[in-house]
Amino acid sequence: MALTAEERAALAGLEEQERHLRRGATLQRERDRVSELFILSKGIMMSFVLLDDGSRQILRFLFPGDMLAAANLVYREAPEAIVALTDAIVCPFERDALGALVESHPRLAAVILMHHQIERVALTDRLAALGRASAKARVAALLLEWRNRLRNTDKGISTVFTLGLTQEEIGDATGLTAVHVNRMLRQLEEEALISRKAGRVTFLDERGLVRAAHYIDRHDGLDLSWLPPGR
Amino acid sequence: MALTAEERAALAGLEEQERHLRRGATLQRERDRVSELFILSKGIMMSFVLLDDGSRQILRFLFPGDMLAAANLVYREAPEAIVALTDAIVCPFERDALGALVESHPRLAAVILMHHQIERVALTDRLAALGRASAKARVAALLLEWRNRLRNTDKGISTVFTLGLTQEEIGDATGLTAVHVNRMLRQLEEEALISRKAGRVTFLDERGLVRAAHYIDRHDGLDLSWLPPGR
DNA sequence: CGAGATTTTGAGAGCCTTCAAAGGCGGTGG
DNA sequence: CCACCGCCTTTGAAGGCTCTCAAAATCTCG
Repeated sequence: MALTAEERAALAGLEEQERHLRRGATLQRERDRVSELFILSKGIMMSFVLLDDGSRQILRFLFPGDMLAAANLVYREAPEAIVALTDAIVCPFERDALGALVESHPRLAAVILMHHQIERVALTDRLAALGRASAKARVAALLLEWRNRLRNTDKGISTVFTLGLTQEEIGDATGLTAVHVNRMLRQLEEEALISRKAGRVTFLDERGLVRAAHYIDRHDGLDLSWLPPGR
Repeated sequence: MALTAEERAALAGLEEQERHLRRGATLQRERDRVSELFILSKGIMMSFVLLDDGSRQILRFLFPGDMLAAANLVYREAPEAIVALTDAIVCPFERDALGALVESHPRLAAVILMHHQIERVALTDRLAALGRASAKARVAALLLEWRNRLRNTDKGISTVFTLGLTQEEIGDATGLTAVHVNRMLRQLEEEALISRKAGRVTFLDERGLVRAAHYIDRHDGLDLSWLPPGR
């Protein structure tokens, strides 16, 4: 997407500070008092909520370039926890910095709105998957999602990638138990859709995997042409 | 929230046109070519997706004041269908109208961003419910959600309201079958949490219902103070 | 008043969970 | 460099929550 130099600079202004996080480190817990947002600059993180029976629902996996904790714009207390899955670097900024950005560069407000829409649609896809898809479809969709997101930052990735998740985490993202995730992975393997070795996943039959997952790539079919031209 | 007169006028500009819809009418189907967004001005609607096995997942119920089809900002083809649950009035506007609005009234961009965040958190709550909550909790949460949303436009509503949904629709929203929804409603009734009569629901024990639903009201705990003052 | 939609109820099946335990892998300390 | 330890993966068996199928009862609307 074409941004003006000035807009780029304004966005970069949000990334002036850096905070380094170790694998496993917590950026915020649920109900923490918060007033900062973040841009994830390096690494992979996740957001989740804990239910009162102790179970966990992973809401979203976060990759470089994602805006984290956007809900802190409106909530005094964090509605979700955010944790680093790998060593990571985040760039914190106060929420009024976003207000100032929007005032000085209104076109960026539109860009941010658009990004949030893409993310929102991805969220509704997962909602539909949890509501209506089988366990196998949900696990397959997660694998496809990860490969596609990893490919955004590493163009070299095609059918082989490292899934840095335990089966328990896969379960918490897909609404399944770790035990059943294991059986589903095995089944995908037996059907020759994927193979696994040492934490690395290989897509043997991507077409078949997409079919099994009912997967739709939401980074396709975008139409950004209506954005007013930059000055 | 305090908007300037000018900002109010600008927002009203989005609502210049009206389109009337009959109960059951379709505003857009999945994959329709689209370039308009809408503000719902009257009535109740819903958005949903159809899965390839024919099942339906209701994504969101839409009440007056909601922005509809915001995803049309970025997608050429509609990712979700939108249908009227009651007779309704929507105000269509082209997506570049939103671009123009944001350029002339940057503060409104921040307001819109904030609204989207509230909605996004509501969506993640439902995601967690579908992933991890029991059928009874999901149905109870839907009832609470509807009462609260209806109360936004009709302050007179307290513990009695009309749920204008079939049990099949409740099922499609909660990821259950109509048959099981029926049993869960009955169970809530037997536990004296609600009563039902002629399509009207009464909350007999709201505290107990909130507990059963693990419900969190996301319109609480908002902090909008950081918004730059209007000029 | 009749037809279709919706709600209700029962019985049986299946997907996924729970519980349990063994095997594998990496990491740490001696 | 090896042994040990904890975490993760894998596998089996049994149970339960929710689904499917089916049919009757009730409701709504023309």
